[in-house]
This record gives sequence, structure tokens and C-alpha cells, in this order.
Amino acid sequence: MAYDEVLTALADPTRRAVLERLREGPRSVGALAAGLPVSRPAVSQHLGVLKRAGLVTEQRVGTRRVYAIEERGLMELRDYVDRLWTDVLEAYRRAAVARAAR
Amino acid sequence: MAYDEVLTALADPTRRAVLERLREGPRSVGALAAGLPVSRPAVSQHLGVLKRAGLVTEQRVGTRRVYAIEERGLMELRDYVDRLWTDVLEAYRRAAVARAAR
DNA sequence: GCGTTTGGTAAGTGAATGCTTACGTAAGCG
DNA sequence: CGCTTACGTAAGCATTCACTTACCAAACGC
Repeated sequence: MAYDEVLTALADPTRRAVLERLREGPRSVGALAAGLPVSRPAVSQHLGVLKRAGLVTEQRVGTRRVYAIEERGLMELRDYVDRLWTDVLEAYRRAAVARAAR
Repeated sequence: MAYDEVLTALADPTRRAVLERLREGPRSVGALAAGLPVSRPAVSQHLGVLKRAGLVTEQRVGTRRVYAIEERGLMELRDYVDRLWTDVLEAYRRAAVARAAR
């Protein structure tokens, strides 16, 4: 799991919708699919991608599997954005110094 | 421009490589393409996506076009991640309270 | 003006991807 | 034990997408 998997996972609108539903709390696959315009197998496949990206966790309870949001993937993405962000600011600072020294 | 455009823009490895090069400072299209394993038109198309996502700016200088990183798209993404993040924490807090009250 | 440099755009192509239906499987229930 | 529920997985299909080559337009130098 790394930031690039998180990015590709979040790039799909359906997967973001799944996360959106999971923000309200853990849900089973069927419950998630019921509120989405795609079939249950499609949701299952999306959950696989989200899980591999570290964005959700799976927990088997009886015959159902309950999925919940996981922070791990989000942290990965947040760190990536922060790295880019500070680098951009640094570049601006350097540019400003160069301009001033001219 | 919105966070979903930023996500789809950053989901592609070549586009991330372009940003990577731009972190060192503004570059022309040709200069960017020279350091990448794809053709110049490909880079040009990627720059279009990055520009529409608010991740780079274009500035015409003579016959060349110089691209530079822009903060706008990054802010959009950072805000999205922060929203998700706080929501996840909130969900955890509620779950903990519910467990304690049981 | 005329050729050169630089880069966006059009058109086509192969691979990736998101979806569907069909099927297999593990766990509860009578 | 069957039967049902809940879900993952396989296979197939349509669309999207990243890339290429070919072409066109704008700005500079002589």
C-alpha cells in the first residue's frame, strides 16, 4: 500500500461514494450496494481496491463482511500532499529570493 | 476545477512525474518531455489535464510555454483529505462513546 | 518574407478499467 | 442435512485512457 494506490483508488467516483457511505459508520457489502447505482459484485470489486489501498478494513461477522474506513491510506495521502505542498512553498521562497537578489 | 479533477490528475504516474520535475522550478514543454520516457505531445496532453485541475499554470514566453506548479489544486485536495480525516476521527469518537455507554 | 523552433490538436490504436451476468462457497437456519 | 443468505471470483464486454504519428499555428531570427 502506498500513496499511488490511494490516489488511483480515490480517482473513481463510485469508490468515493462507497467511502462517503462508510463515513456514517461500518456497513456490510449488501447495505452499501443498496444505496448505489451499481451491482453488488461491482461494489465488492471496489471494496477490494479500497482495501488494498489501506482505505477500508474488512471484518467477517457470520455470513456477512462488514467494511469500515481505515485511516492508514488517508495518512499516506495526507503525507504525500504535505510533501508536495512544502516543496511548492520552498520553490516559491527560492524564486522570491532570486528575484530580490537580482 | 474541483478535488475530483485533482484526484484523477494525480492518479497517473506520468503526470506525477511531470509535477516532480516542476518541483525543481518552471520548465518548458520540451524541457519536461526531454526527461520523460514519453513523447512531447503526450506531455502536452498531460499538462492540459494538470492545468484544468489547477495543479499547474501556463505562461507564454516567446515561442515557448513555461509551466509551473500551482497551489490551487493542491489546496483543493488537502481540504478534501482533511474533511475525510476529521470525519473518520469523528466516527471513531462516536463509536467509542457508544461502546462506553453500552 | 522565409525557414526554424516550439508546442497544441486531430486521429488512430492497444491496454486498462468499470460494469454486468453467471457461478462457486462459507456460514446461519429450519 | 438441505436451503437460504451474503459475498467473492471468473469471464466477457463497452468504454476510457494514455500513447503514438501526422499535421497545423504562432513567434522568433536571418
